[in-house]
Amino acid sequence: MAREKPSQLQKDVFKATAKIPRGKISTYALVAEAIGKPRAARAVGNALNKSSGMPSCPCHRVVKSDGSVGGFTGGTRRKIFLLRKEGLEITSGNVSGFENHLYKFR
DNA sequence: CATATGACACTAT
DNA sequence: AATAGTGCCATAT
Repeated sequence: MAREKPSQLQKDVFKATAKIPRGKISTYALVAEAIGKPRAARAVGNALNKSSGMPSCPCHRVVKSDGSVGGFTGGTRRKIFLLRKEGLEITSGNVSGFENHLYKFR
């Protein structure tokens, strides 16, 4: 099997997501800003989609801007479960007080 | 090179 | 507050 080479976007996105400390979360828009593309929230999601298989992928720590867990290829349930394990509270596919756990890439 | 798809965001209604 | 429409970026075909 030919393994695909990680795109530049995936590298940048992975770096940003890897900075998110355990117990905290971030949004696709914030990650996009962190990599220097504040309008590339979509591309960020696309990059994370390919990062399935990456080591230490805190991709579940990335949620939408309005506090929704967003999507997750393979099962949003999984993402919610992981986030709950991190000490967060998810209700109706929505992160409770997500703004309180948001990591702003200082 | 153009079209279609996708783990989004913002504004208007 | 919720839904719909439009915009933006990157990858795949």
